[in-house]
Amino acid sequence: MPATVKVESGKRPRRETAPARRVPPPEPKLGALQGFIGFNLRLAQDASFRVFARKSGQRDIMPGRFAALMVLRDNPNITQSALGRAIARDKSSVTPLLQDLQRRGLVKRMRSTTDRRSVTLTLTAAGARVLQDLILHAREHDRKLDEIAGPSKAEFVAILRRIADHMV
Amino acid sequence: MPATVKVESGKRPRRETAPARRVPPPEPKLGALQGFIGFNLRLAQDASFRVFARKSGQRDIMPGRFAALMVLRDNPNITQSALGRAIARDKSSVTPLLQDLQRRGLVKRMRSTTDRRSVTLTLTAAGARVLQDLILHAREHDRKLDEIAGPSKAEFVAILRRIADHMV
DNA sequence: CAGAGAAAGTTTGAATTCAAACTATTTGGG
DNA sequence: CCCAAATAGTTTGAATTCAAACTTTCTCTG
Repeated sequence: MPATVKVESGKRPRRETAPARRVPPPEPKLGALQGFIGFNLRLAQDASFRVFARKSGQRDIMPGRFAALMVLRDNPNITQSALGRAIARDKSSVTPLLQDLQRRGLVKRMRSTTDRRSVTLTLTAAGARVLQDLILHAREHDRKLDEIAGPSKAEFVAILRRIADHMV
Repeated sequence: MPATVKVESGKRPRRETAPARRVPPPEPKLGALQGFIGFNLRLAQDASFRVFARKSGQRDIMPGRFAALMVLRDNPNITQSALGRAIARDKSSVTPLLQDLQRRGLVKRMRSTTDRRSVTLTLTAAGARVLQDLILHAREHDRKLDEIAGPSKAEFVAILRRIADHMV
């Protein structure tokens, strides 16, 4: 009896309900979420971050690394804690960040002579060179943001600063 | 800042260089960094996120969870991919996020009847209740942001949206 | 000047996220 | 109709980050 053959191809035994017409599912509505500043803040930061990282991709330096190098350049002999405060990162995040920059030869770390708990940080010549390059990328990146912000840029940045300061 | 001045005091055998006068190290200058929109964007997002998470702390629901629940409420039977697109998260981040929400009983996941690859998501009654509560917190949180933004809020949000959309 | 407490860094553990590789299913072109 | 390519979701690995615990050193009070 060929009865056994009916097994496969005839019908997929697993589908109980009708296949239903192929309707490309509509993209979801964001609804009330769109009105929340916090949500829009995250989307914007995310987009900005991603573009910066992609652009400076060759150098493999993310925005956070760039910020650290900038602070190091403008504050020779700064300590790790102070650096962390400046770029708003926990000290336990600063440690591996600096180990990486040191491994790349961009930063030098020395025990402070006045406080043996602290580490004194300085940009190396190589670090200054890399930073010089990154600044060009950062400026171009920020120019795009400037364009998008338009004439309200000053007020826009002022609000961002107030949020960072007053939200704690 | 020659922190080194030689000194007498006792003789801690380990100290070669002098202790030097105690100068509270000046807080670092942010310098050019302050002018970059991208940097300010990160600080603001960070602050906003942290406050939201702390406020809704009891429920242990971070802003990302809140956004997901909102989209689920407004788009019944949405798929994971569509959700990910809506809240700008990779599908591989959406998987564990939803497993967590399911484990908490806030979301139900079912294989789609029309496309057996997809998962169909719906908010449970418990999920709707929790969301209801979270919305109150989110509104209060955003009210603070509104205050900070002041009368420029509309333009501020418009810029954030343009950044999210046009930076890609 | 001695000891309590603060501060700088490091380590460890957990959370979040992306990207890439993989599985299962569906679609579309020849 | 069939197979190549696309798509949905999961898994895995790496990166980033915070918080808490810990070590070492410093400060300050009594």
